[in-house]
Amino acid sequence: MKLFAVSISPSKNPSVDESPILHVDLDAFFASVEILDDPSLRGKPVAVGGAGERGVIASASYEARRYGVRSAMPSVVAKRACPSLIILPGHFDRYEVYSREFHSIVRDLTPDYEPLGLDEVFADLRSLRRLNVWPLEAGAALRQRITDELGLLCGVGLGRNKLFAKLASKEAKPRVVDRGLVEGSGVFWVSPEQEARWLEVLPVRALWGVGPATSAKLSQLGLNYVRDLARVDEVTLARHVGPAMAAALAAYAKGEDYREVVVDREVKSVGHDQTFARSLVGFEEVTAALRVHAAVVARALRERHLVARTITVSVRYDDLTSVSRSQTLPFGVDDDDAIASIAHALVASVDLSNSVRLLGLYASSFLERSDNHMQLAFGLEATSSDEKSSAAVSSREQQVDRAALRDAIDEIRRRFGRTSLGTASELNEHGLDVTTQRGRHAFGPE
DNA sequence: TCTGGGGTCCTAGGACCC
DNA sequence: TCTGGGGTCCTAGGACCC
Repeated sequence: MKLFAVSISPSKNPSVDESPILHVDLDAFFASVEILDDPSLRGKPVAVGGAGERGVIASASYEARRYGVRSAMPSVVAKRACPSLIILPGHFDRYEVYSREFHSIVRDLTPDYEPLGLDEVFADLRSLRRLNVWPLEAGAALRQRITDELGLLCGVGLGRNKLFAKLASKEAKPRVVDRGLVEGSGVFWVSPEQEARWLEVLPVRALWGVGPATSAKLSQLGLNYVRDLARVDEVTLARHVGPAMAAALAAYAKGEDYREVVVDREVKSVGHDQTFARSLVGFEEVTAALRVHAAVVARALRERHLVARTITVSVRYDDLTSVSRSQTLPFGVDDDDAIASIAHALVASVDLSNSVRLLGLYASSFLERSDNHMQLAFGLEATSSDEKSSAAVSSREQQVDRAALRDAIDEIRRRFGRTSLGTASELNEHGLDVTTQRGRHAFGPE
């Protein structure tokens, strides 16, 4: 186990001010947790993902990577590349347990950290300035604790901003070369003198926010490496990739990155979607699936003590084209029936003559629960000061909720029309006439 | 070979208000 | 009678991240 960093310039040991940002990325996270939970998998090519025809790989062990298996790869392709590949369905409750432990170890170093998904964090070390902390040593100690206490390997990157810290952590990780595994340095940092040379030879695809679509656009402009970005002016760039992307790319090309480490980032949406092994056909199958989605989303909202004003339904057809419908209400919702009713009204305007491979239901524009009560009250001008008992308030809120929701669904129908799908009787029969799990019409037409 | 499920952010157009 | 411009909110779609 290497305790200390190997960097391009190992003679230098940066101060917190020279290298304030740290990035940690756990190695093959999901697959590694599966191996910890079942040691008989150790040394075998293991992946986590969907095993069916439409499954993709979410995480692959290094043994699997040696065969070319990568995350985001369709499982059928992965299986072809590595016939002995063991594809596991994924145990997200377990990953969350490990993730919380991981965050807690980072928190022991500094409370100024920002998670990205379950297996990465950025941390801002500047509050440690007075404690005589040296970033490379702190990074090595962090890595050691993660290994000792969780049994997980990781790469730690340090840099003067998020851009360099993230690139450095990638450099710190093991690499597959010619079916062999080359160990990473574990902790990595590049000195200011080396930064420019390191950055300029990277492909644009290595930059945050540059995916397949943007790199294809840039390639058409003859911009393939970061150094190419430096010689094009931002206005030209903006014409092709938009102003925000152009500004970010121009900054990255100069090694600048103005993104801060954001502690306690607020959640802005929660949702649930599913790609079906067999595509859904027709309104009935779609609304039945939406009811299940609604229960999942509603539970997620209640767990977070949130109510959502905006509900979005998204449909992806077999040809991979997608459409979405959304509606913002003057109040928030967090219960299964309300969300299902809105979703059904929304999907009634979607063309379901083609079969549906993916169905998504998302909630956003959150209010705190207490704010929602105020919205409902003001909306109806119905509260009076002498109704203070919580039972009375609660029952009034439910009344308001139903009435307001009925209005909202009427509005959705007005907006999209009732005849956008099938016949009116079909709509009445299957769409807007919402039967609840409790066996009653909750918000159906009168 | 053919693309998951959890999310975030950006863009463009329209409605509406001042 | 015909009309500006800025700000905000909403909707739909797309790209990207892990």
